[in-house]
Amino acid sequence: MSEDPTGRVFDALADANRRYVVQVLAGRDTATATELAAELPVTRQAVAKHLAALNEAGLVASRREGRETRYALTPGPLAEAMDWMASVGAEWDSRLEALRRHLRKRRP
Amino acid sequence: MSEDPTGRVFDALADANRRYVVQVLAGRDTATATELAAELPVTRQAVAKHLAALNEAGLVASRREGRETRYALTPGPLAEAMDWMASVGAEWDSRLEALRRHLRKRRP
DNA sequence: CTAAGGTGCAACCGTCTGGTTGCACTAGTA
DNA sequence: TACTAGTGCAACCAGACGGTTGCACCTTAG
Repeated sequence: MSEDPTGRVFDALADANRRYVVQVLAGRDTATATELAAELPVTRQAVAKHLAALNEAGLVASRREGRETRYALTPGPLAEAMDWMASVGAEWDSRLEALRRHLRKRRP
Repeated sequence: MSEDPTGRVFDALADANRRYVVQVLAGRDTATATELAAELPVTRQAVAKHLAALNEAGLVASRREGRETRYALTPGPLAEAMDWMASVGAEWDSRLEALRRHLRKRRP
């Protein structure tokens, strides 16, 4: 995968726990790994790994604050991924529309 | 992952080859595994596996036509995934907006 | 009928991944 | 200073994943 921003975002969002973390972060704006681990059926370290993955995808930013590290959402890449889907969807839609016009022309 | 529609879509879209297949399908509306394999650096069987994954994610539909199986896009689930991202993004945006209002109130 | 194109299935392989445990380190606190 | 909460790092494991090869099974063209 390496140098593939869009791919990393989709990959990050492919995991249910990771998506849950993103959701929580979206409604709470900041959280630590241990806080998140408390609401998930996995270890703190597992959550830390997930946060690292989200961070590598650019979806999350970490900031050390005293003895705890707080994580916050960075929804920029999310918009990029949405752009990809939107463009694919748009192209498909336009093709569908063209087909529709074609059929209408052949059988008015 | 099992019973997780959104997760399956994101997982399907996480692979670059798979995204390429989706792109091609969006601009060509139908293709076979061998056709797609011709434009990719992998074997036909690998493409077949990718198509199976896309099919399981509901992004693609297969239809046997004589001795070849043609695949076509089914962008419904794509919209679902976009909805997920949009909702998360919206929540984040609203929180950001609330913060903005708060700051404006404190320092008019 | 026979040959060739197109699929599908199964086995196999190296690598990545999600998860765990254990331990060491840093920063507040009594 | 001694204690405790919160991290980070490393090793390890089972399973999934992307990819390949080999082969058997239709379907169409000569």
